Formats: sequence, C-alpha cells, structure tokens
Amino acid sequence: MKLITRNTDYALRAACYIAAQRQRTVSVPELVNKLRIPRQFLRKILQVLNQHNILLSHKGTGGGFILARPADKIFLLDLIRIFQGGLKINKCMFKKSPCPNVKSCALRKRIIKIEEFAYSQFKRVTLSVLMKASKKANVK
Amino acid sequence: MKLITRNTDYALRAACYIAAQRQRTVSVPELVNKLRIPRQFLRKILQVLNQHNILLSHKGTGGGFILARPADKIFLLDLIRIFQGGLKINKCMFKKSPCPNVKSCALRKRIIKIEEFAYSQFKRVTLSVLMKASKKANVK
DNA sequence: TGTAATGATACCATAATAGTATCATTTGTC
DNA sequence: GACAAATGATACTATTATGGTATCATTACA
Ligand code: FES
Ligand code: FES
Repeated sequence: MKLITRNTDYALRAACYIAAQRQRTVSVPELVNKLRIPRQFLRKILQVLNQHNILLSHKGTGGGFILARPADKIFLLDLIRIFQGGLKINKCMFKKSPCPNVKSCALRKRIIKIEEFAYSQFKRVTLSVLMKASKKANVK
Repeated sequence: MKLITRNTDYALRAACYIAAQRQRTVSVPELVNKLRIPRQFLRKILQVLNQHNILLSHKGTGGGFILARPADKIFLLDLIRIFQGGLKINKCMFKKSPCPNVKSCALRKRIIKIEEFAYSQFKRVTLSVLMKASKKANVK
C-alpha cells in the first residue's frame, strides 16, 4: 500500500529542484537531465502543477517553470491532493454487515484517526523543509 | 489509496460471521448466502485464513470453518499482514535526490510515524471488538 | 520566420487487485 | 462401498489504477 504514488513523488522532486533555483525558470530538458524522470511523464505532471497554481509556466525559447509561491507555502499535502485526490483513505468496507452505518464502529473510528493523522503529518512537510533536509545531506 | 483491500475486508466479514456462530462449523454456501461474497473468491480467502491458522477447516459433508482461536485473539492487523503483506506503507521515494539516505529527512520521518500509528490503531481492532460494534447496531 | 519551449490530449503498457473455473481430496451418510 | 457435500490446490481471466508515450497545437523570443 502506497501513501505516495510516483506522480506525487516526481512532482515533489521537480518542485524541490525548481525551488532551489530561486527565480530562474527551469525547463523540462534541464529537469530531465538532472532528475532522470521520463520526459513526457514529467511534462504532464508539470502541466498539472501549473493548472493547480503550484508552478507558473513560461512558454517559448528560454521558457520553463518557476514556483508560483514561496517554498514554505507549498505543502506535500497539496501535491497528494492533486495527484491522489486527497488521501480519502477509506470509505468503510463493511457495506452491510457487521456495521451498517454505525458511528460507534471501532474500525471506522480507527480508519478516520489514521487518516487524520496522515493529514496532519503531511501538512507539516513543505518544499522548504525538504530542501533543508537535502542540504544537510549534501554537506554532511 | 486503500488502507484495507477487499481481500482483507471479506476475510474480516467472514471471520466475524464465523466467530458469531461459536463452535459451529460454517460452510462456504452458508457464508455466501449470508454475506453475498463471490463464492470462489471467498473460498480462496478462507483457504488462506486456514493456512495462516486463523481458521480451522473441516472437510466433507457438514464440514466448514471455525475460528482457530478466540475472537479477541484475532487482530485486524493479522489479516492485513496476510492479505496485504503488512502495511509496508512506503519505502522512501526520493531514491537519489533530495535525501540520499538521511536519517533526518522530514518526509521519511513522517512516513514512518504514519506507519507506526496505523499499526497501533489496527492492533486494537479484534474480531470481538467488531462484533460488539455490530451487536449494538442491530439492537439499536 | 524559425526554433525552443509549454498546452492539450489521446493513446499504450504494466502491475495490482478482484474474480472464476476446474479437478483432486477428504469425510460423513446411506 | 458408493455417493454427495464439503474443502484443497492451482491455474486462469477480468478490471482497474498507475505509469508512461506520442503527437500536434500554441506561444514567445531571437
Ligand atoms: S465496519 Fe464500517 S461502520 Fe463498522
Ligand atoms: S525523501 Fe527519502 S530520505 Fe528524505
């Protein structure tokens, strides 16, 4: 079971890379070269990020993408929502038995709790947080 | 994204039903009739539950399945492990950048936390807990 | 006006999940 | 012992979600 799909993963990596370039626009060829993400797939992803106002795009020669807002205002949760339609961890399984539509069901409760927890965790991860982690790694 | 697959769901329902019958063996035809789970799929699932010592099977006329141990000793987490190979929520995505193999990565930390939390929640759900919930529902 | 970029969109491939079919084996009953 | 009613084992198919590709249109700079 995956919490994060490859869509989201690639989006996150690309956004991180772009964030690190400050206000310089970054093109797909550059991203492909640095991140080794399949070109067409990456393009599709970046287009979606643009549509959702995570990135701004610039067409034409010398064009590319930049962040639409500061790196500490872009949350992993945003990307998950975009590419995975939110977590929507689970509609309850037991459609009929044993719990028809009980508020008190233990299973339902747990699932909701897990979902809320996952949200709260992913809300704390921003691009800038991830970039810091990566900096430390490179410095080591 | 599903925390619980249909395998596990069906297994849980079937096990709950069987648990409610005490020591009476319950056959596939009966389960199909009551739970409306596709017959062959259910059979496969029950066979797996038998192999993993959640259920005991009894062949021949009048045969069927009973719980291999008390309902409060059968955990949802067991079933998830069996049918979904544990939660194994996520091996880290960023294979290279931005965090090569850093202990301190924010994302990794979150993912591990979520995984642990999910485990702890599912460990608390037993067949008997679910049966209680369902009882309440039916009484209401 | 040519070229380097993205926009839009339709299509294909792979893998995970869900479900089916079939034959073999065991066991109770007449 | 024969038959029927159950499970055991296993191989196959179908559906869906994910991952990935290809192509043509549009924009913008030089
Ligand atoms: S299992 Fe769904 S309400 Fe209880
Ligand atoms: S994203 Fe994997 S270690 Fe940070």
